[in-house]
Amino acid sequence: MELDMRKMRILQAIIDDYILTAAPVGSRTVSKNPDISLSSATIRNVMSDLEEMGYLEQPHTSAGRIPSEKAYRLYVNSIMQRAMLTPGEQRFIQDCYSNTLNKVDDIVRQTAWVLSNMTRYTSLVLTPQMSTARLRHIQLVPVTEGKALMVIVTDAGITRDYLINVPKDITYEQLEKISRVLTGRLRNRRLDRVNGEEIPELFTELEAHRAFLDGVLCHIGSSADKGAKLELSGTTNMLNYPEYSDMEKARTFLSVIESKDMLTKLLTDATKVEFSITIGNENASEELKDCSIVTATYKVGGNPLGSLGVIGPTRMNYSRVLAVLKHLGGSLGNILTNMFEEERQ
Amino acid sequence: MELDMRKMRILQAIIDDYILTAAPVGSRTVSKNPDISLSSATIRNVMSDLEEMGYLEQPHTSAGRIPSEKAYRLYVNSIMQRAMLTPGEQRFIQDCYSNTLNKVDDIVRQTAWVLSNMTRYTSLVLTPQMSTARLRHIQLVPVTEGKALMVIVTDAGITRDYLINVPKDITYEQLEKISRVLTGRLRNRRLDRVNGEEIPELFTELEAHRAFLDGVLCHIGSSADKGAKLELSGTTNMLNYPEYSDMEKARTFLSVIESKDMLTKLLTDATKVEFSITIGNENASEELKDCSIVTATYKVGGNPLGSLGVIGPTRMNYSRVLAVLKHLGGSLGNILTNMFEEERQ
DNA sequence: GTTAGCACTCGGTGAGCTTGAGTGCTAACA
DNA sequence: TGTTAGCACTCAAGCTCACCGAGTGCTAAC
Repeated sequence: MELDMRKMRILQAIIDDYILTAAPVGSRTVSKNPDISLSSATIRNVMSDLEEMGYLEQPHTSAGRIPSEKAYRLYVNSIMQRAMLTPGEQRFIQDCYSNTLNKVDDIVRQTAWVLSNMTRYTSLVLTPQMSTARLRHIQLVPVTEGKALMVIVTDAGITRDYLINVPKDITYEQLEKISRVLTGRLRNRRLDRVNGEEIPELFTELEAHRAFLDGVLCHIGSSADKGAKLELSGTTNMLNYPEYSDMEKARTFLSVIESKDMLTKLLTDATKVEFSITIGNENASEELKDCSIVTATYKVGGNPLGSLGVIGPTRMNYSRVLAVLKHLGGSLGNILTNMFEEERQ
Repeated sequence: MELDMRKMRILQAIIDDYILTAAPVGSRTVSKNPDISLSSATIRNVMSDLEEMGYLEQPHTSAGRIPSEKAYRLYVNSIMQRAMLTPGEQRFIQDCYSNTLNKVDDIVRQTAWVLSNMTRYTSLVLTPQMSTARLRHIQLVPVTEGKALMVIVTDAGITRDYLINVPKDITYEQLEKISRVLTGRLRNRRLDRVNGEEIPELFTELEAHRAFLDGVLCHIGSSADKGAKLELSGTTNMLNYPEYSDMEKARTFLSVIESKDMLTKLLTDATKVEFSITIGNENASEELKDCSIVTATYKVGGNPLGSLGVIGPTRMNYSRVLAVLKHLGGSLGNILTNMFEEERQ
């Protein structure tokens, strides 16, 4: 059987309606659609065909039909019409980035808030990735006897800090000297390429402190991958959708959300492609099998350094979500880029 | 009417049972309790009295009775028997603090996890307070042209950092000098007592940088109160209790949890008293009116610097929660104290 | 003061009924 | 051959109603 234009149009009408109402769509409803001037009987024949082809499903005989995951896939690939944000919405996004935000983490948090607010789904925003970032500065700050805070600054202006052990008798001046040497030797090196072996000069220069330097270098190296933090917002938005009025479903969803691990990994992987849409069972994990996840990357200084996305029911307003993600990803990237661009010129 | 010993015993039996089952308790159920050898008819008379006195409520005529908030208040004040943790549980807590945790924030996060796990409620742990802490070290780290990271270290070993604006042409050496002077002049000063007026030497010594020093000092001062972060765990635990099987209730609860503001304030206030129990309508906020909150403080080096607590249904196992809080608060305090005690000696 | 007995109350459950949205099929029409 | 009207059929949802049982209050006897 062939999927001709007419079938497509009808399928689109069904999906559009279902996304809006969450209720199975019947033939009469579709026949009332002004874009489609066919009687309900004809629609029924087409719907029967679409069901046979696997695009529609029937919860039970006397109910309307709902789109299958295959239908959503077709929808996002070929049928869906790309939505645009209204000028008002675009201004709203602008206004949300006030000037009082000057820390990367704050900007990311604000982005998550805007995203969940504009989509009414749960939003996920990953902080810029560290692994491909280059070191700009390392500073050891004394904390207590035997402990120091190692502050790492990357070329994208991202900072991270780690508490490390240092010899008890080390002085502030020594820490300062070590900071200088480390910064001098490791500057512009990629974070994930930091390890002791390659930098013999470092050890000759800091022979006296060799004992704990290994630990320091190791920390820097490992900060590369554990650096990306996930910011969530609108976790309770999901409870407003009828899909989650079943307590068991709501619980599963919130559990996935609560332990951020899986989502962090998902978003990290998503940094590789500009946009990604994962529908229901396309998700690797069982718990997400009736969710869809849409992600986009944002670029800092031209490089995709992080991603943002939303997670919601498979019956998601993909069109709008993509529009919001595109715009917001752009804004986030611009702000982060501007924040540090003088440096890059 | 008098609340004699017998009434108390019966009330205790009812509350204990209700905490366990969440189902209204009938006279027959109580009469089967081995501690109470009275017929159900007698129990009924007593229950009728207790209801008249406001300790019991009846959802409807033909149901058993449930404890009122007044009853819970009496229960926690006078009736309840303090539970103890089993040696196994105490060991479990020990084991949870492995040595790989060395940052204050990580330890706090782990504490929240243990707390929600052992109580099955939602746990709240506040990071140590900054306001009464004294400054030990300030370090400005260059980030990009025009931006620097200000790292603050307190005497309790707590660190915080803030991105600040600096003149574009400032050098690393100058930042280092400023860090030294600031540390020298502000050392041992309470964080909430930092402001420019009082320290004229600071300005004479750093005359050249006066322009942006105001901003720096202001940041330090304000870090005093916004320093305390709230760590949550087990937010979805609540969904397991029949009290929250009503979607509307669950949503309200999760909304309160999601915007941490209110809870942060509650826990901050709770730092003033060693233990606090707030039952239902005793809570200031409408949204928490069918929750109970139990908190305890933890001490670092003898000073109560933070608090931890759980939030759950008014039908809470207060006895166990208090036992866990007491033990865990002690452990947390000890670990934080040990972490920095060498310094204090 | 305590207990047994009894009538009464009321939420919960499940059977039986109606309603209405929706389908599939068939026959007629353009 | 595609489209449509008509009709019988299906099935979830909602509604009523009777029944069950846990629990109460009251009274009279111990």
